[in-house]
Amino acid sequence: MPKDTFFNLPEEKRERIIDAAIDEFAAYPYHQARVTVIADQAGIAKGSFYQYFEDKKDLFKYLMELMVEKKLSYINHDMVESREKYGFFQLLREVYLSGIRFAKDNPRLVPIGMKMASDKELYHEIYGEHLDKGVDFFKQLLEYGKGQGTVDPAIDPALVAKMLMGMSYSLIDFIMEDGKLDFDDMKIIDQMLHFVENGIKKRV
Amino acid sequence: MPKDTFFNLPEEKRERIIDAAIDEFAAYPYHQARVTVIADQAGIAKGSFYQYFEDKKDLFKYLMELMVEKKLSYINHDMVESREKYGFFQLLREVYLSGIRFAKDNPRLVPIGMKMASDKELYHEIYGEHLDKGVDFFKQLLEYGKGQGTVDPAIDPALVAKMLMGMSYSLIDFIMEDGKLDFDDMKIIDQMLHFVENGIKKRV
Amino acid sequence: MPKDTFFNLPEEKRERIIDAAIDEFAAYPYHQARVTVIADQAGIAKGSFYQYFEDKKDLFKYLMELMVEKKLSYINHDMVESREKYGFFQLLREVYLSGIRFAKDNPRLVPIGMKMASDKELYHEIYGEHLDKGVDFFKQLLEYGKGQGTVDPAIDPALVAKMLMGMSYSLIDFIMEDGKLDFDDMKIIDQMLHFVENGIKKRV
Amino acid sequence: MPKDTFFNLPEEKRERIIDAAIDEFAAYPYHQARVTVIADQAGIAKGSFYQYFEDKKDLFKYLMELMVEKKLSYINHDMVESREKYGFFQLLREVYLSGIRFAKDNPRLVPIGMKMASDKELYHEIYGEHLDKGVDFFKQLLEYGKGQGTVDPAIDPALVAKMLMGMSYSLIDFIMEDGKLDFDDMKIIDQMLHFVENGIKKRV
DNA sequence: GATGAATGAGGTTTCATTCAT
DNA sequence: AATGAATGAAACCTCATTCAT
Repeated sequence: MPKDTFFNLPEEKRERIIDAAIDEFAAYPYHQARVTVIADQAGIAKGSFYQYFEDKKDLFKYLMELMVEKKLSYINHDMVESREKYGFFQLLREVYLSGIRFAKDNPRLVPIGMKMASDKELYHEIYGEHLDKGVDFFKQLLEYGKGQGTVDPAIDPALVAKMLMGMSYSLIDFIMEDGKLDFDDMKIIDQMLHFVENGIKKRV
Repeated sequence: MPKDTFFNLPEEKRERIIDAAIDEFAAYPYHQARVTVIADQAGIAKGSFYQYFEDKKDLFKYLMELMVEKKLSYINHDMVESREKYGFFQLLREVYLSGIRFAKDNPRLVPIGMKMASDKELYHEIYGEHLDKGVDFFKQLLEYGKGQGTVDPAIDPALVAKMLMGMSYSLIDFIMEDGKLDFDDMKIIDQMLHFVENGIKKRV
Repeated sequence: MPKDTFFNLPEEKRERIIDAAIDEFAAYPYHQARVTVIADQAGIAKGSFYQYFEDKKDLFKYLMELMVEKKLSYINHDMVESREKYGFFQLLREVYLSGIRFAKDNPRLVPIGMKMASDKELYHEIYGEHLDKGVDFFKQLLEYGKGQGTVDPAIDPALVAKMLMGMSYSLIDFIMEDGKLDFDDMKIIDQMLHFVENGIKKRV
Repeated sequence: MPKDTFFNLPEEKRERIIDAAIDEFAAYPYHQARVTVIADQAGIAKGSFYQYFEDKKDLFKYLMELMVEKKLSYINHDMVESREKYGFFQLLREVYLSGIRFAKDNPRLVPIGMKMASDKELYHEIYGEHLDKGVDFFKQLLEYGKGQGTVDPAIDPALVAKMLMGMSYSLIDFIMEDGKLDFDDMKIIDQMLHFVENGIKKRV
């Protein structure tokens, strides 16, 4: 958690810092990212940095929090909370869609999340022994779908959750590629869901 | 490319070096991995390291090459070369299966590949502007499947290839998790293919 | 010397500051002691600190003064002022006893004095080229004893004064050790004086 | 413990480093002493320092060891080992004398020892919970003197040992003062012993 | 007078790479 | 070819002190 001094800062400055941090952490893996560069880019003294944050990790954790918070804000909470009104695939579609919307609005956050997801060492350093929350979420959703009767009861939720998670990253990666940003989301999502829902085999 | 001196080394020594390198790069992200540790663990002088390799990146690139080579060796070449004899899903199954076999036989290589895949900075540093070879492979396979008439012609091969790739990583990750190593591969593969082939929707 | 602002402070606040300072300087050697901690612990702003004191050294000097003043207050002034009424060893006993009383009443001040005494660099930084006042005091006392005829005229006052000073520190250290605080002072003092007395008293 | 690289160094260089270290640690308390200065003064790169020593503390510990070793070498070992041939006061005299000889030959080491002795924090950091070895030595010597019948059985060895230790420091301090270095040691020692002897010897 | 943010010099330590033997 | 010492840039972090309100 950043120190109070950070939160007492004028918003404009706080944003400059967060902005600089995002740029640096997006460009380099955690251990390569340099506090000096962040401070310089934010236009603050190196010493000031340490009046705002405990240390580099403190800032990074905070960034993660911001990211999670922001990401959650993209989810249609009405849907999540009263999910019994929706079918499993509707929910899944919403989840993926919110992911895309988030990624499009916050393209610089995406690489940070990606790096985080693949650096287990770091992940544990930051979140302790927590499981991967994302996978967990999908697992629960699948169990729910099974209960609902829309998901094949024979599938292994652990495995499929992992797949859904992996696909989610792939999806984001796909739309992030240059020139694809203005693609029609609906088309992509629908292709993907079609893929998930029915498989890709040509039916006769 | 390692220098000639490296290839003139007695095989035993060469292996010790590669082994040490794998251990280090498996344990730490590229920039965290230390040349010193590799040299120490391989039982060679730090100076010698630079007589064998241009620099750290040179070794890493070589490791990647070895890995790709080894990974390819797991693929049933007969199948690939005369693919016209097989259906698309048979081929896909073989690809995934070879991935699993490779991962099980070379568990220490897996994390290196994972890290590599998610560090684009590094990827480009190493491979220049090359596309992702893995995704490319799946794309071609899909095109082939389309031509063969087994794959829905409406799908976007770029997107689906990305999905298949992501799922491949997820799959490896799944079987690498503790306690899952002695799982029956066939079961997993089949679940996954079932997923891909038919989707996960419960059919009535 | 602290600035006027310091002395204009309400006593309660002044005490809080001094208290915090004592804690910090007792716990860490001068250069390790942190202004920040003192300010925090005293509940004042860091900026305020510099409105009260020129700098860290200024506070420390002042602390030393307070300490000396307090220490002197433990000496039986009647004895010192009309010392002709007392024998040398009575006076010495009183000096040591006052030292013990002071130490027991102000245990947190003791380590500060100790540190100070052994850090010549610091001592000179603070007191300039002044001699050690304590040693000086003992020297004068010894001269007096000689004049009085109770102290062996053959001894070198400079040397013995140094010894007496050293023993004084050792004595304090001894009674400060855990569990010794409630020891019977008289016994210790008497043992010690017995030791000193036999050592330097004039024999007939 | 310094690393092997340090011991593999040519003696001349090793000495330059130790010399520089002694100078720095003699001039400043441990936490004020700067690795940079030591490296500069020794004419080595800062990086090299860390090839020789684990860190600053490592060097300091080593210095302490050297000091103890050197100090011990000044003691007449014949006397210590067959102490039954000597009287307590003869032994004590020898101990003090060796202390003086050591101090005179190694004046730069003296302040280091002094600082160490008075910085308990540091002492524990380096020696763990060990008691003060010096005081302990005197205590044993006193017990021995009691057994021998030369030391007053009524004295408290713990207290007197502390005194003897304190006096030892005072003594060294005394002869170290400018202009006193060429003083006649014997005279000082004898004065001091006379002082001690009359203080604690067993009376008949 | 009080506040607390801002500063930046300086400290320790790491590590890829070069150099001398 | 092999060694391992030497190097120095660069990283993180601390803290006394100044500054602006």
